[in-house]
Amino acid sequence: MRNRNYALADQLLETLEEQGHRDTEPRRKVVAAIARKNRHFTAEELRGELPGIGRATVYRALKLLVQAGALCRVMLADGALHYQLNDSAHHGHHHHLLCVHCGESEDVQGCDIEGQLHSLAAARQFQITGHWLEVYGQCYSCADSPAVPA
Amino acid sequence: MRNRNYALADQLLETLEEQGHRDTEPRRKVVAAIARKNRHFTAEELRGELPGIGRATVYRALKLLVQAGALCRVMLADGALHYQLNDSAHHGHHHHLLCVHCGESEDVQGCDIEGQLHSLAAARQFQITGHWLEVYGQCYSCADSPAVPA
DNA sequence: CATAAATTGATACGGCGTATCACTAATTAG
DNA sequence: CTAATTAGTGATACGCCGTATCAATTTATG
Repeated sequence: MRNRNYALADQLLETLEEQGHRDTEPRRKVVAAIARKNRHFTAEELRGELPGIGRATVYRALKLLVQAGALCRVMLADGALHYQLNDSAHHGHHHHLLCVHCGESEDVQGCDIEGQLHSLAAARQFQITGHWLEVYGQCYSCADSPAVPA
Repeated sequence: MRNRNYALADQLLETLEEQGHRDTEPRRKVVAAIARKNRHFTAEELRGELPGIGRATVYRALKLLVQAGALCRVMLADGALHYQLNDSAHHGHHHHLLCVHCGESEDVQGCDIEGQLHSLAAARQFQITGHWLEVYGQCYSCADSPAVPA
């Protein structure tokens, strides 16, 4: 696990370097903290775990990682913006099933939502350029827990 | 048109009264301004059209109208929160095709997105409690205009 | 090592929504 | 109609969140 985290942190740094960004001490700490995450998190939450690192630095790193495709931004049911490590197998466009109970996130890929949107749009002569989809609910492990309104 | 707007404003007020809220002078001005809108708008934009009315009052009215189902909150591609008058025929759950060029919004109802999500979720034993979907693009009238990234 | 370029972080700012609270307007009871 | 009650108002201030600025620092390069 520790190994996985180190490897993941290195991979994130490498991603940044591939984009032409430097390997700096503060950035290492930020990506290390991100690599430790096993669920989605907010920028402020992350910052709280990085005392001594400037707020702007944390936000900048998040932005770069989102641009690089290593992080996803996810919108929670209450409107809060969270970040989510991108499964390396799903770097392309995908959606999430977000468990409102435990924060688990399952990637959704290959379902035909896009296809359906496009045929709908074609029928109305509407040219889709993008979309945003979040799905909230309870994952298998949390199914017995009391429901939380989405 | 003026008539339509007046009628719409009255209808909005009536909706509020049905929910047990009072018919006050500031509220009349707020709903009148909303009724004049023919596209989605932000809270601050609305406030700008209502000098002399307190900020809190505008925000409170918006919240009440959303709760009453007369307004929808829509998330734009850039993350900005806008409000959108609800077509009276589509008071139930629906989505929007938002034109990023002219701001036109078409309601989407009766397509099988929900069904698809549910079968997907069933396959993964994920219990959906809610979802959020926005679709961005260009409407028919704006199809010739230069594309805007979503 | 010297130089150029990117990064950092303190600070301040700005947008946006909400809590507070004294005051006012609308409703209800008598 | 008036008094009492209740809801609503709006000025102010606060809080969260993200970003612009900019001097100081660090990193990469010749």
